[in-house]
Amino acid sequence: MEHTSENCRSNCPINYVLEIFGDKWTLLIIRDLMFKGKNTFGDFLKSDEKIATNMLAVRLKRLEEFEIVRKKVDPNNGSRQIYTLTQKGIDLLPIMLEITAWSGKHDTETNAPAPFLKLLDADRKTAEAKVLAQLADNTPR
Amino acid sequence: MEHTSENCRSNCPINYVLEIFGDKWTLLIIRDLMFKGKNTFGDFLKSDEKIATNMLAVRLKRLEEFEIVRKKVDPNNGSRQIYTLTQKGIDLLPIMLEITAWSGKHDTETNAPAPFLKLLDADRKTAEAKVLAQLADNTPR
DNA sequence: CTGTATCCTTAGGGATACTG
DNA sequence: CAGTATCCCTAAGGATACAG
Repeated sequence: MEHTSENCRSNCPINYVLEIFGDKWTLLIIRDLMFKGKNTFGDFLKSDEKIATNMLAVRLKRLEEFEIVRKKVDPNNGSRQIYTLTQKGIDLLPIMLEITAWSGKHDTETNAPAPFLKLLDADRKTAEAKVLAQLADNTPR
Repeated sequence: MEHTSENCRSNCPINYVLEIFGDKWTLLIIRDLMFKGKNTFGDFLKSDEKIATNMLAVRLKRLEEFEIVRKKVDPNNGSRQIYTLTQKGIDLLPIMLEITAWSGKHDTETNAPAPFLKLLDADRKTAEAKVLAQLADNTPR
């Protein structure tokens, strides 16, 4: 998807991410792909926040248009699609880690059942390397 | 504003920031406060993205409830409010810098009229120190 | 199980008038 | 200039039925 004067409010970099992620769902899909090892439609549906099927389909399509997510047919199951992060998507990792750190510091209700919170025990570089290694397994280049 | 089971979808840290910043406007106010030296209602109104007055008022109120922004009467002008970032708000800086870096890498349309893009020429630590120094001038503790 | 399609409701957002 | 109050509309989001 192009980011041209017709469909954007400004050329500000902050605004650019808002036009992609400025809703309640898109970033959760990134989280699931990046930290939870999820990569199918059904996986995303099962998350705690209970996204509806139509919303999920629309968000996934948008993420494909922005070339943040790619899908391909599961070789083991022709009717199943496997979703993975592109490089552009993987590059979101530092943002995601900073978000996690900020919430960890300021939201007293944040508990840490998710494995990726543990990553913060290590330093940031190590955390990045760890997640990148996992992603490398199933992300086509 | 509390973040309890009644008004949140999960205790995930990513979801926490989505419930605060998961819209098209809130993060732009943070940008204006953090990088553009804006701190009045009128300042925010003048930004490129053209927020409406009612939306701005609602977003500012929400940011106060989450204790990310604080307002106080301008000592030089009793009918004017000065908005500043709290420590919780200042702590968003690493996220903002990572967002800026990501957009700079992946959005070909992002041009850099904003002074804070130049910050990225320096390394991240230096950039942080620079902005923090500016914020220290007008942020009450 | 992987989505599409449809229907419906609500919240986000825009325009603008108005008050101190 | 700094907001508040209304009116209105569209898009986001939810529920659910349905098709391959």
